[in-house]
Amino acid sequence: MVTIKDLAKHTGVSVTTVSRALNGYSDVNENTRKKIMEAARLLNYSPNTLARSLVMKKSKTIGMLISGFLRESVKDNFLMDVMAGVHDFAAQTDYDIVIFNTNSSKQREKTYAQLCKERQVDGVIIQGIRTDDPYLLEIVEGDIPCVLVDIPLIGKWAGYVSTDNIAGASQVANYLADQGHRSIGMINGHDFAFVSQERFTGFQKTLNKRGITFDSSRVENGNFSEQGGAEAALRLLEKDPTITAVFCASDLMAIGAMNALTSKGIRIPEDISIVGYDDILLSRYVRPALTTVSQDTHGLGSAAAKMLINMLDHEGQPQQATVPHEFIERSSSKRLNR
Amino acid sequence: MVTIKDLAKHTGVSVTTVSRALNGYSDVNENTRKKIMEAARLLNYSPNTLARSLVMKKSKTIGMLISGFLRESVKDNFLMDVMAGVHDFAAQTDYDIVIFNTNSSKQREKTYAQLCKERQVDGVIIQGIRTDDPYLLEIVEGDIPCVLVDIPLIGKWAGYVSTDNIAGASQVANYLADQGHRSIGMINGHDFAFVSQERFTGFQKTLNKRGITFDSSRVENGNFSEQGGAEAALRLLEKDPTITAVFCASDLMAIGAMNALTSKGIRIPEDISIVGYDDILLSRYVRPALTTVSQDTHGLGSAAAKMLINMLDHEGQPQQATVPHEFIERSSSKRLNR
DNA sequence: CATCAGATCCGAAACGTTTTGGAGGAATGA
DNA sequence: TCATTCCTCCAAAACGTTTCGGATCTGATG
Repeated sequence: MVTIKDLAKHTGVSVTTVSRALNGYSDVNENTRKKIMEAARLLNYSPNTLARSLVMKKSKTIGMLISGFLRESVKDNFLMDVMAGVHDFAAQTDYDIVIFNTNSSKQREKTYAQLCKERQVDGVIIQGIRTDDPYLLEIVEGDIPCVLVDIPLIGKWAGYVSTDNIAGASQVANYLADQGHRSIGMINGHDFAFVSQERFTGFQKTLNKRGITFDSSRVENGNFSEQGGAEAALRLLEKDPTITAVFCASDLMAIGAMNALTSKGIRIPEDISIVGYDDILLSRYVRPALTTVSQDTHGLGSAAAKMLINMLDHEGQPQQATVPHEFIERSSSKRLNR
Repeated sequence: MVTIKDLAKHTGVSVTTVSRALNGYSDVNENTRKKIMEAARLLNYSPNTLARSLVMKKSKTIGMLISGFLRESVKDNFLMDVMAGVHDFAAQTDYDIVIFNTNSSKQREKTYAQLCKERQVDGVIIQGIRTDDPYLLEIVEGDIPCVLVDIPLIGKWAGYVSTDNIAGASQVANYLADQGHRSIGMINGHDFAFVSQERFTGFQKTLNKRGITFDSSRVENGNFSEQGGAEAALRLLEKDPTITAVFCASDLMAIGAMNALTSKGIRIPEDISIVGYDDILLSRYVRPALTTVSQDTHGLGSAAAKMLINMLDHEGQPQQATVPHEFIERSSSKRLNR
């Protein structure tokens, strides 16, 4: 490996001068600089980032903590979309991304904070973490700049990006009410996801405002999985067979619910309207195409990256950012005719 | 930040001893070791990987070069699936993954090899790169251990994983021939993808063996995109309206082709049979569901990671690995009745 | 007693950078 | 002439680890 010392020897100047020449300082003669550049090109030199990071105490690296990066989660484009967004923004900067394995199966029991310290990441983007994760607080209250995706926490070094889940759910509620539905159920994720809490809140408030009875007794959890959605749909129907519409807190659960209901001989949307959330790729292709709330997932990722890098490079304060969402009516829901 | 020196000061031993204690060497008394461990826990010490990597010349990091990690590529689960596979395998080891931004839009014009040297990755996994990429050879012939996905090149430090594309395409050819098709077209990716070359070869050879005329004049390139597939399908049909079956080198192109043909009033599979390749998530949900060749994409990724890490940890030779594929008949193809 | 072996510890160098605090010389101004 | 300023350069320290080559001490062996 060719180091800065080799360049120094090769050009007959000191290591200091080489470093300063390469980094564009003004106190080096143009001729020597040229000579150094030339040597660098000749010897195919590239600086050792590790050594640089060590002394500069900046690694120009941002970490991505993703708990659910498993075989399963691929179906759900959400995570991937966010990652792509982060990546696309980072690509315009000089930051690289390292993915953290926080697989529980791993023997090494390390906290997120430890991982970050060890790898010396400058900041970290966190997504898909449960609100009851013991390490969540550790990192939010820690001293590593971080941006949370869909977890509304702000700390001294922690900001977050999300969509307005309350508004989104509220729009769904208004839509269903407008369509004449009165007996409505909901399939939620789990109790430890902020989005679940918010979507429930927004949905309930608006329905109640519209004079429609709705409370947590009309909610079943589907754990954000297709299978879970299917089971929740059946439970919901068993509890109250008069239901004419179901709002699902994720598209994947909605798809599971649709399949379960269809195989029970229930027609969608004629008998029951289904509305999802996320607008994953599948929802456009599934039959009937899923009515849902679209989020700018890619934007969520790039907004997170933008906020984090702004915090790092310009000492910006941690903030909160909201990316837009949009209600999309497709064919899995319709006006109730009774 | 608490360093190894702090531990040394705190416990009254030398830095050397602390290091050796922490790393499990035998020449340190059990009592001192305990004392050191205790102090480490107390001060919440975690080692600085950067410093360690610098002296050890091993970063315990593998790089992932992905050229097409863009908004678009998300639709195509392929890339993501492979990534997940790599990640899942790496998660069981002590390697972390860093994603390399090789976005061309980037001002910093660096070659892959440079990126690898700078970040001091121990090895690298490469996918989605075109065979005419000028930097491909640089890295294959370089001295950084690497594993290529779907690019059959072997070098001193380079191995690869792929599926048997020739066999897969051959299966499709036999299937179509068995179904009575005689006038067959193909939509390929582009000329600079090995998989395209192989799939064409396998397809042509087998068709010819079965006495069916097929050559490159019956092939249109769709550039692996949905839009490209649609356009290619129309070109194909224009050239030869008697075509009864089209083999697409990727599902995404197949879906594009189906849409284009359908909107021309052509029924699938009644008028034309369509067969794809990859078995992306969508192909199951699209109507009619796509007949295709399924690849164990996740396995492709984890096989790549396994091979690379084996090369790194056990000085294994670069090899070639093939993961299984499977022909899957769905409803976009049928027996020809004439 | 001298020698040896084993257990336990440590100083200092090394890894490849950046940065601090100057040094030496030439040009300029008084 | 001397002092000042500018330009160009450099030696050495620092970053946080690991590791090489001993050093010191205790007991045991002959």
